[in-house]
Amino acid sequence: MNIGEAAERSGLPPKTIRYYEEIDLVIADRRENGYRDYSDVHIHKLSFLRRARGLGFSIPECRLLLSLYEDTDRSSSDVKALALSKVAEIDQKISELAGLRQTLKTLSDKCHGDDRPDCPILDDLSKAP
Amino acid sequence: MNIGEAAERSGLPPKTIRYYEEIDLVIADRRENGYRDYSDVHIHKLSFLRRARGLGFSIPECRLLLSLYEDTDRSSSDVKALALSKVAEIDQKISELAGLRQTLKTLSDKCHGDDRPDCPILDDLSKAP
DNA sequence: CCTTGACCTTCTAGTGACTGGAAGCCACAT
DNA sequence: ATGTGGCTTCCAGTCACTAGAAGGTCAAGG
Repeated sequence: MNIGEAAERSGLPPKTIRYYEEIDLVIADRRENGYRDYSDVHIHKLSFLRRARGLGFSIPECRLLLSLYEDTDRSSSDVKALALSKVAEIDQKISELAGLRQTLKTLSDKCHGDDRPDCPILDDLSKAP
Repeated sequence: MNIGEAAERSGLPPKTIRYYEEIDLVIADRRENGYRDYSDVHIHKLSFLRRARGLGFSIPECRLLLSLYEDTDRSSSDVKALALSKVAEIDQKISELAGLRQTLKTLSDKCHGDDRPDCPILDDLSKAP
């Protein structure tokens, strides 16, 4: 499929997809006319990148995460350890998000009309590491 | 307190803190000698920014989130709606992270030694929106 | 067959969010 | 008083896009 459809299916703009190719993240096949050609596997990777990037993982980190799927020697304990360390990282992110959510929820539920700077929510704000 | 201690306490590098001042996100007081001077409230905001940025919120979004705390007219339904929409956004992020976590966990638990491209994990990869 | 318009290509340049380095002021210890 | 370290501003560079220009490709309609 062409880049347009790939963009639509992965949720990434075409420009970004070309950029990801430029930096060797996801390299499309080429047709005879020079057009990029995407398969379902490409779409999987691109969707994955969109998700991971949106969640605050850097490009090098994404490259690493992607390599977990590309590495054919998956039983390697290095790869496994890497995956597990990423799992821990994600758990951390989830708990930070949960804290942020709690803060915001409390704000919208309870804190209406009073004025700031000694609002209890602000105290809560810097609790997470 | 000086920027150095503020950096240590908030977990942000001094450069970033100065940058946040430059773009009017968090403006420190100044001492007579020209040094920036930070209070606990500043630290709260900076820590909050560190967390929110690390979780993939853009600067404009952070500005918005911060404004929720600065807005003295909190009962305003606009502000409340905004907070709730952010809560929904965070729920979304959390569920994406949970999916990513699941993918990685499964990978490290079950998928060792076989070779790619029809690994069931890859199929799972693009499930989330 | 020709044109129109949507979609593709590459290239250069600009933006957002930092980040590093230079040059110089300030504060405190030896 | 002189180093040492932290502070200041400013300018330049990087990363991850993103917009725009100039041009090639292709399916549909006249």
